[in-house]
Amino acid sequence: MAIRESTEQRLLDAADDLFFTRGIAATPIDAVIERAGVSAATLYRGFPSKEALVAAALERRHLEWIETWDAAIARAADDEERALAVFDALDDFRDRPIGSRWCAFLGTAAEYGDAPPEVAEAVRRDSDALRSRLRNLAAPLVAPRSRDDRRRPDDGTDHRASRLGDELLLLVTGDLAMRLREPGHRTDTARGIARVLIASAR
Amino acid sequence: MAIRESTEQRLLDAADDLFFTRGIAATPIDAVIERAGVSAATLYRGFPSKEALVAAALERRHLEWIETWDAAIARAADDEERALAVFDALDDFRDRPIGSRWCAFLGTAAEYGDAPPEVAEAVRRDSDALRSRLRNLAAPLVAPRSRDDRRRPDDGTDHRASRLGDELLLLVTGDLAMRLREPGHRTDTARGIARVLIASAR
DNA sequence: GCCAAACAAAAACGCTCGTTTCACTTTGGT
DNA sequence: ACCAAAGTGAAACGAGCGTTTTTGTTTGGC
Repeated sequence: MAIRESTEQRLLDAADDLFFTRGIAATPIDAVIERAGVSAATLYRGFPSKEALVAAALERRHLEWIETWDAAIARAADDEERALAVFDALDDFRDRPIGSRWCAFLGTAAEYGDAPPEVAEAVRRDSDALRSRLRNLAAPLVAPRSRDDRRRPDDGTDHRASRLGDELLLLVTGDLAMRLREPGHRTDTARGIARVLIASAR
Repeated sequence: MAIRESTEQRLLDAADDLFFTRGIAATPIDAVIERAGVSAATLYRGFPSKEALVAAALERRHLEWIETWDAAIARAADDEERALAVFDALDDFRDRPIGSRWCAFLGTAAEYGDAPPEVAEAVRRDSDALRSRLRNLAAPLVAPRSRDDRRRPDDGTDHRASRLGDELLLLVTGDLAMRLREPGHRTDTARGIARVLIASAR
């Protein structure tokens, strides 16, 4: 009742590429099967349903995205560049061989009016990770707390850091969604805005 | 071979509400028919296909959006508020009785891997209008041209205005797409960023 | 080299969808 | 009151989808 790992990878490669460039509903399971060079019986021995395959492809994509992002952060020299590294990661991720027109997670959220629980969970996990990581990256960039702020309960992150983090999240989300308006959209605009925000938050 | 206007409106109401909240592919034509209280034969006498109905609903929604936006601009007191009025319009449009989870045009672009020409045209028209209007609203907000800039060919809009306009477009797009991450997302964050950008462009 | 597990190929099932057709009824302007 | 245009209701179509089943064939560890 199992599936070989190489087969699973080929299925996930095909699913990722097809679902997130052509759309999930627009991609019949047969297209995935053909691309992966696998029979239908094998797919359904590895994944109980199409939705489960979607969820698994999202899961793997999330891990690869975090890897790409971490690598970009590691290349950065200072705190500001580390926060801006998310845009480098967006560039890197866009240029991968396995592509998608825009963000697979936003795309999936957009397709499902109400998503099946496995899929909704995968999308939510990506959003949460994005937000909390951006808030952490923003923390060293905000001016130290005033005496007033210091009296507030300390919940781990400064509210000024979480605000800057949420602003960065909106920029990242906007940059991704802009790819729907113009397919060749680059990260320059979002990166420029981020620089202004960081400068004015210091 | 025609259709009564009241019937057309009921069909467009149903199509708008269902397509753009549940998703186009997820909404069978029968659901539109039932919601509109109309028979299938009538729908297909008014619209040659489901795609044509989608395009017509987008077209009407575009006009209503421009109306809402113009009304918000008219309420504004100065140039800065006129540029920020797009966020008021986003709030107003969101609270309409006929709703959508996020932007109907981005949602449609996201659903169709490659959209049929009528639909692609409607989406592109909305994006173009958004961009050109935002650039025009940004024009009075940028500092007057330097002597260097004055020597460049005058194509109607200052490149600094079009840059600010494009930044506003990214903010609007980001605000809309953020609704996919958290359904209750409000325009405060995008509006705040816009204020910072306007201040630093002056 | 054996044998169970993994796989291929293809057909079939049941369901849903977009669209058309048909026979009939309602509407509204003159 | 009449009649063409507009609309109903239901049935039927053909196609495509996700999934299962069946019959064999290949693979890889002991």
